Order: sequence, then C-alpha cells, then structure tokens
Amino acid sequence: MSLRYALIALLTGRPMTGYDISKSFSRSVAHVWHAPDSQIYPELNRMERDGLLTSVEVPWGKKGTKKEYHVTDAGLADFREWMGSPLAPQRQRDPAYLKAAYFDFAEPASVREQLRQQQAYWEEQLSLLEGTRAALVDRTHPTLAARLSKLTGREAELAVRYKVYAYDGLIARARTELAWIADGFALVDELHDS
Amino acid sequence: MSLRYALIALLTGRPMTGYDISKSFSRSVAHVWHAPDSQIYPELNRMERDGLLTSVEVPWGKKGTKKEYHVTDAGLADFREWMGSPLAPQRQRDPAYLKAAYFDFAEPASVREQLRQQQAYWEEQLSLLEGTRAALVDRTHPTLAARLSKLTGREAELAVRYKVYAYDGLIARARTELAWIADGFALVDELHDS
DNA sequence: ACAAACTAACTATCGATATAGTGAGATGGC
DNA sequence: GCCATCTCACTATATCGATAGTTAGTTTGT
Repeated sequence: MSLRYALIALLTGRPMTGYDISKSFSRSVAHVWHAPDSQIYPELNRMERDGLLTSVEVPWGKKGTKKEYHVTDAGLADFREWMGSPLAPQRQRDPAYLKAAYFDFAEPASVREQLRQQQAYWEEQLSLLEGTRAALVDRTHPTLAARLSKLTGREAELAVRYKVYAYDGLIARARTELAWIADGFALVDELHDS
Repeated sequence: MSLRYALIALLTGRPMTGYDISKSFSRSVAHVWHAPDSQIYPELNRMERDGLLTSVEVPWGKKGTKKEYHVTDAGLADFREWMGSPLAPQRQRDPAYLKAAYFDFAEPASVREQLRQQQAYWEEQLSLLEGTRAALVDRTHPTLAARLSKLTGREAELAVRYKVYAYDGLIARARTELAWIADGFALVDELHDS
C-alpha cells in the first residue's frame, strides 16, 4: 500500500508522466522506496480509477501524446490521512543477517569476499545519500525545488528540514551497516587467522 | 528464496515439525526472518519434493502423528552453496523513512504520537535482541544448544561467535533507529514549539 | 540518411508475502 | 467429565514485487 503514497508524495512536487515517475524511482526515490515499472503503471491506473489522480493528455512531438498525472483533492486527503495514521511494525527480513548468523558454514575466504561486496554496496549508497542530502540542504534537488516554488518560506523550511531528517536517518543506517561490516572483517581475522 | 535457507539453517540445529518451525518463526527466528504459516508449510513440501528435506512420521499421543523434517545431504550442500554465493543488493522499502520525509503533511501532535509508537516498538525489539544475545553467549538458547551438542569445541566456538555477531548487528541497527527517533522528537520541538 | 539512444507506456509471468481462515487430535485444570 | 488451550497441518484468496519482455514515436549525432 505504501507505493500508492510514495507516488502521491512524488506528484505533490509536480505533475509527472508514468515515464518521469519511473525514472525518478530508479534514481533518488529509490533511496526511500524501490518499485519496478510493472508496479508503477498498474498502480497509477488504479489510483486514477479510485479518483486519487487525474491524467491530462499532453502532446509530445508531432504525433505522440503523453499522460501527465496530477494529484486530486481526494488524493491529497488520502495522503494526509495516511500521514496521520500509525505505521504497522516492520517485519525483519534481511538475508545479510541470516547469512552472517551462519558464516561458520562458509569458507573464510568467501566470507571476506561477501563482506567486501557488502562494504562496496553500502559505501556507494552512503555517497549517493550524502550527495542527495547536500542537494536538499542547498535546495538544488530538482523534485524538491519544484515543490518549494509553491510554498511559503515557513512551509518550505518544514519541507526541507523533514526531508533532510529522513536522509540523516538513511545515512546513519548506512554508517551502522559499514561499522558492522568492519567488525565482521575483524571477527573473521580473529577466528581464522590466529 | 531466502526462506528456504532460513528453514535449512533452523533444521541444522535439530529436526522439527512444521508446527515447531512455525513457533520458532514467531519467536526468535523472527528477529532475523519473518514468515507466516502460509509460506512455511508449502515451502517445506516443495523442499521435500526437491530432496532438500526428508520427513519422518512420528507418533503423537494415541492416534495422532506428526511429520518431523530432517535436512538431507543435498539440502546441506545447497545451503553451503548459498552461504558461499554473493547476496543481491537489498532494495530500500521502509515506510517509516518515506513518511518521515513528508512529516510536514501531518499534524505535529500526530508526528509525536507516531514517533512514540516507533520508539516503543524499537525499544521492545532491542530488549528482545539483547535477551537473545545473552542466551547465545551463555549457550542457553534452546536451538543453539541443540546444535552445539553435535559440534566440536572449535566448531561450537565459531557457531556461537557468528550468531552473536549477527545479533550485534541487529542491536546496533535498533540503537540507530532509536537515536534517529530521538532526533525526530527534537526536530518537531524545534520546528513547532518555538 | 540513417542508426543509436531516449522517451513513452505498457504487459506477461511467476514467485513472495499477508491476512485470515479450517479442522482434528491432545492435554491440563478444576 | 468437560472446557479451554495447545499442538498439528494445513488452505484460500489476494496483493506485492521481480524479471523480463513488447511496441511505438522522438531526438541526436554523424
């Protein structure tokens, strides 16, 4: 159900086509929520059917058209209701922790290799997150900038601060993962090198 | 696919019935991997069909029987192969961060309430995780104890240390969430109280 | 002039996951 | 003796999500 609200959140910034949305989801939105095309397009249709979005046909080139989705008042009301309601507790389901608990079933060399891959992944994530955070702080982030242009100074301040807050959480999480991975290297050395 | 390996991992400790497994999944295993009955029973059947598990009918009371699942050599080989292969990078999909980024759409009172709920959830998780970690360290954890009885001193040491390592990661993650939530309270106060 | 790359909007298929049940036998407390 | 609760093994239904396509028009570089 959260995909629906991720879509409304994104479209409060500016109207977008399914294609624009798909691109956003494979770039910055992916830090917060990942979704493939095969979920996005059907969900947009359902949301239009449910009256949360309306679409406007916009010409594209000579013959082509594209569909630009706009959030309706009903959509905004639905979003605000979701924003005001409590979240269901999240279920744990992270294969990295499952694997780590059973590292004694793998070769030390393989464990080190897997730790290196996880480390590379989280370092890249961290650098992407820090880049996005900086773009939010100086208000050059494109989706945020579009939204800010419609807000008062006070409202803009809130919008920016909460987004930076969310990214600070993601950055802290990435750093925690990296620290855990570093501990993993130390543990493998201790258990298999001495 | 990870459910399959979570099941083999659990059954390397001791043979279990589907019911035992279901109970384990709603208790300690849930820290690492959550799954409902409707996934567990069909997956056990598929795994038996694929030769990763065998089941033994065991009498239960006067008339009843129960099915005890044992890991086969093929199952263990499959598990070791998975343990030695790299993990696909994990996709971000956490509604708490999505929501936090748009807290400006909710009432401050509602934001505080949601932060309190998240805080209560993570504090409870943290205390469960710390309890389980302690039980691993002193080797009183039932599933671990069953497995240790089949291992040499050296092997047991590895099994315990890696499990403790996994829990240390989960504990660090819970603490990071709690620190982020505390920052959330401070931010709401700053933005709406002054 | 033409090809490569990009924009646009999907669909098909399959496995994963959630929610919510069913129904039968077993056991413990009073 | 019987009732509540636990053990056991499922099933039904629906949605979520991943992977991998398809089809068509547009823009850009050479």
